Amino acid sequence: MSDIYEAISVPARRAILDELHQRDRQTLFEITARLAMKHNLTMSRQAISQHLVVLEAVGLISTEKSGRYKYHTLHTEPLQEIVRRWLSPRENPLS
Amino acid sequence: MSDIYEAISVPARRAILDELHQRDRQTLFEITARLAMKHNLTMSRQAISQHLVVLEAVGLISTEKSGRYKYHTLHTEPLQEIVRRWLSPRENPLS
DNA sequence: TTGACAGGCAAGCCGTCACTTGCCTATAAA
DNA sequence: TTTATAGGCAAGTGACGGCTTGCCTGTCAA
Repeated sequence: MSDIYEAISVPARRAILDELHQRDRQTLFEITARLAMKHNLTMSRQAISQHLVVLEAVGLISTEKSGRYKYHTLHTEPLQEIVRRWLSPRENPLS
Repeated sequence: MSDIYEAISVPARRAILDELHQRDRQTLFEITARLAMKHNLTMSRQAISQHLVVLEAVGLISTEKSGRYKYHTLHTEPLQEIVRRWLSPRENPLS
């Protein structure tokens, strides 16, 4: 359905990535609370849950269930496509 | 209005960046023709023109008028924000 | 076993935006 | 001075997607 580019095109989803970049393995509720606190981003739990689905679908986060908790972890590898695609060799760590 | 992330979220705009990455200083007509040829992307001239406006607004391309021609040039520097923001120091050429 | 808590499913609303279409401006060649 | 060429402006349409709302499932503690 969607790709990395669409995934990171929404400010709310970038904020989620920022949040997970600071602290990994967070639950939906933790993410929701911390976004409201530190990023001044007040959204319904459902909205954020749907964003997490999108981010996982494109491989930017992975999830791990444990009891009634579901932990989310950041994965930035997919972003390297952008680097590989347009950045010159000098500024491209992958070449 | 829009930012780099929205700018590259549209396949047609990424194709334009790819095209300018291969060959710089192209006019609107050249870009339109080459997208149709090599990228199998047939769109109206107007559509592509509007995409170019967006790309220029976020600094991903610059333009230079000469007579009745307007040349477009790629600038990838804005994309480095993505690298700086989420990629770890080891895979980050800017740190 | 009942209630609180973490999360998911599904439908609906609404705004944004990509794309088209029609017409206009400006440069350059015939 | 026409006519073709390169590009821009503006309005309209249609669809996709972000967000909300309401309800449901599953896990754990009291």
